[in-house]
Amino acid sequence: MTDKTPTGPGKGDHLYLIDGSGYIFRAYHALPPLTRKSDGLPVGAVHGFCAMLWKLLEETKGEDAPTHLAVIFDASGVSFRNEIYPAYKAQRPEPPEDLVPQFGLIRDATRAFGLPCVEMEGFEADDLIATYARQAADAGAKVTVISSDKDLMQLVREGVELMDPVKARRIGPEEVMEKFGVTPGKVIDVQALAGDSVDNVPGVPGIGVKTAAQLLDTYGDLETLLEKAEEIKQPKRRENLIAFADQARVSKLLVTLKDDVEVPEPLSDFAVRDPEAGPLVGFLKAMEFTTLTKRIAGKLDADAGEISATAEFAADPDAAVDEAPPVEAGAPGAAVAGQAAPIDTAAYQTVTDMETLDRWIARCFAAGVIAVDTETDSLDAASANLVGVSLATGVNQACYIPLAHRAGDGLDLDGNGDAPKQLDRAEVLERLRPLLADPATLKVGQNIKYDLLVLARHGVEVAPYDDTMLISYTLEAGAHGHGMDELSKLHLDHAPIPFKEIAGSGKSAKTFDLVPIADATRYAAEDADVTLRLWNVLKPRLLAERKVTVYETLERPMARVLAGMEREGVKVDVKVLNRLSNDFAKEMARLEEEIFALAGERFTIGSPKQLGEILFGKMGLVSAKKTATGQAATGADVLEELAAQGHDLPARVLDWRQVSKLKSTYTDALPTYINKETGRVHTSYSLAATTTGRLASSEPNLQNIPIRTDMGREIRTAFIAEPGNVLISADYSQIELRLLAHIADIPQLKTAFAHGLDIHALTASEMFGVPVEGMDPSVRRRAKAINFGIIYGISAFGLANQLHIPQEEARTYIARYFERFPGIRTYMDETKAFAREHGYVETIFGRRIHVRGIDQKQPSARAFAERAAINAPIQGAAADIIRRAMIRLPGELAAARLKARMLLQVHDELIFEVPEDEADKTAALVKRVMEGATLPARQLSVPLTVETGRGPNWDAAH
DNA sequence: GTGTGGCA
DNA sequence: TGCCACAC
Repeated sequence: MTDKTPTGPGKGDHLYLIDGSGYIFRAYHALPPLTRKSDGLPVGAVHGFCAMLWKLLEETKGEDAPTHLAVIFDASGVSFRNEIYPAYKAQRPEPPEDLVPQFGLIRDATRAFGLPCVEMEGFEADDLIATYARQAADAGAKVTVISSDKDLMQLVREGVELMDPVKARRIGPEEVMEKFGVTPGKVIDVQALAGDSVDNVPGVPGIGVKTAAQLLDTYGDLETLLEKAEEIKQPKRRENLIAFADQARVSKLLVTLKDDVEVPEPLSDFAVRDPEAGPLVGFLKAMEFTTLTKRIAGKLDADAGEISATAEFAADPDAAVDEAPPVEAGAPGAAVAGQAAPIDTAAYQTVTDMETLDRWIARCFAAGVIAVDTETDSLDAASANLVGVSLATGVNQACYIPLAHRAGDGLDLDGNGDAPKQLDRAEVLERLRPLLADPATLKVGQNIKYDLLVLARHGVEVAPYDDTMLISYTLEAGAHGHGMDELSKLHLDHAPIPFKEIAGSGKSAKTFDLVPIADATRYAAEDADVTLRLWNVLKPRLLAERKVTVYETLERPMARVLAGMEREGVKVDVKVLNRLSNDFAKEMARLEEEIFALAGERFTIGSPKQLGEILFGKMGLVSAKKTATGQAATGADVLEELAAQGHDLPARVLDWRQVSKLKSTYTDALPTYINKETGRVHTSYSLAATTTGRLASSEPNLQNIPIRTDMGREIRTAFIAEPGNVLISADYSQIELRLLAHIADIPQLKTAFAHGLDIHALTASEMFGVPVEGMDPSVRRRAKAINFGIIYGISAFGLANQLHIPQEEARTYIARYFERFPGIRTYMDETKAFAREHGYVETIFGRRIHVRGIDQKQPSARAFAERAAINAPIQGAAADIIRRAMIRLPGELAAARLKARMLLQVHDELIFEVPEDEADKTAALVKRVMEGATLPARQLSVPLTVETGRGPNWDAAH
């Protein structure tokens, strides 16, 4: 290998063009998986690529030795072909998880070899390869295209060959003939007819490669064939060729590679030079390719021991799996500040011109993994306007693109009196669109559901994505919160700029669009920078701690599913709410007068303090207990007790409280959440708020709409469907008890569920020795309360309160329960012991829930933690199951061509809005999917049953 | 057992 | 911030 004068390749030269993007997929599937030892980073394709490059440069001799070489990549998921046919390559699946980081690494490898990396927005790698191949072949040089992509076979001609990089097999005209049955010149026509389901090239129905070759053999070329289609004997084939002639022509446009692209770099730049030992060996060392490092260092006359691994690519030593044990959740040593440079907000860039934007977009494509954060003018994603976007590509490499900052309130945003200079939002989003949709670029967000929702409202999709909040939740639910500030302090030992500092707080707080752009850049770019740093710390731990499946099947897909549900929202009938609000107000006024009459004075009923003074001071009633603050308790249980003794005032107060609650929390508050644009209520689901895996709904909370009392249940009638539609609900019946029966392995309960028996009656029968037939309802009610208590980890205290019985009696019930179902006690003891030993428990799907305080000395505090530990695997498994159903449902509904939209989740229940004529079919499908949601991950030893209901208000059967 | 929210 | 009340 010698340095040559950098001229374009001519006679006697040999140009190698490597299809970098294609190589990754090919190598991923053909080569055994390989992960970096110290942190589990998948590097199989990178290793194959480096070995292949080295072999090409070093071991290929004679006329096959490359004189020129370049690696060509796909710039993004979108090309000029999408303008011809929008569905082109539209249904490609996302690349596998462990492949994504390798896209960026292969570009890094190419640069480490000192070789050119070429890509161009709007064109596929194949088009660039076609252009360079034609230029070189026209100049008389030999060309080898390293790819096994059949689409490139059309390039084969005199002097142009393909080579399969994995099999090292050369593909010339003969091999093309073997594959397509025609000479390379007619490959395009075959593809135009046969189509390609993977790339979504339509072709002509009923015609495959074999038939296409045969037809072209007879008619010569596509145009002639289409013109003479009438002559074809087979009726179906003839009709299709006539009917789909234009589709065949469009297909031909799609498969024809463009060989006259105005390429970004001239061929003369591709002249091969000796690689520099420093960067190359440094990169190989960082990848931990020991054998390859030795071999290459030896050939380059470099001492591998002298060159250190390139820090940028090296594994984070603190994330190592074989040297250090996994970091304890929340432990002080969990901070991983060591490796990366400290946060430098001065390094961030504000993007206000297109050239800079394009440079950042190119950097993002090259990086393979980027962090994205959107800034908006409100916290409510359903109505927030996009104010800016920040991107990060590496440590301290971050930018902010302001899009809708305003010079409000006469503020001088830039300090120079001008209105803030910024790019046009729509234009920027169009530029970002290919990047955000690029299957080879992983977009990392912190709580990315928010960004998905905001961007979706601007018509921009994001895929593939990762979410640092959800990774943290997967690893350490229950150990701590998962907000960015908390994670940053914990893992990066860095406190990000507080929002308050740039936007102010309280009354003078500004929305983000009024924040000066310099401040906005510091804040927003830091968020992206921190997010990417967190990803670097947290993502490898998923692999090391064997939580990749939990993250990928239970957490990550939920962000998109919930973004969709939140965007849909649910319609509420304001008239109904207003009417109820009036009714409740009248009822409250009536009760107030009654209460004041009974008390002999007017006071604030809602004040526990004033109420206490009236009840226990003025009226001289005896207070059963005190609150934590020493105040006499006026809780429902106390008032109920007093009411039962025949006192009217506490009974009326209880009534008042109920109505007051319904009015303030529901009928008055709900209308204020109606979105002006959609006319619907868009709740927000939190994926990382609970310890167990349940969701939490807020603003408004639609998971606690009343149902138990008649007055409360009326509120549900305000939730309605659009005309011609109905709401249907589907809820898991007794899911937690079924899971308890499975997990604790209770034969009687399992049999009862298998036979569809009344589980509470059976429990009562077992415990009290009475037959199920003709059972006293109060006996069944007691058993039901005990069953619930068991799920919650039961205490005699809790059960006694629930059933209004002495603790002693409750204690004997529990003892009897354990006697009849000994598996329960075993489950509880084993779960407590497991939690004490590990600090966490797990669901049958592998979700990990950390239990804090299990080793506290104080018995009551410890017992509380123990009950949480006992409940978590049950509640958590139920949460896992409904998540699995929710993730599958949108696809299943679409596949069945049903228009149903999933609107709400209430822990064990899903609510859909459905066209009236599809209600039955939808209910059946939803039931099937929900009941089957445990498989294939788990086979339960109890059946799951789902009950569906229909109507303006959802079901009351819990 | 797990949550959110209104009110004083 | 604590208390209370709504849901599963």
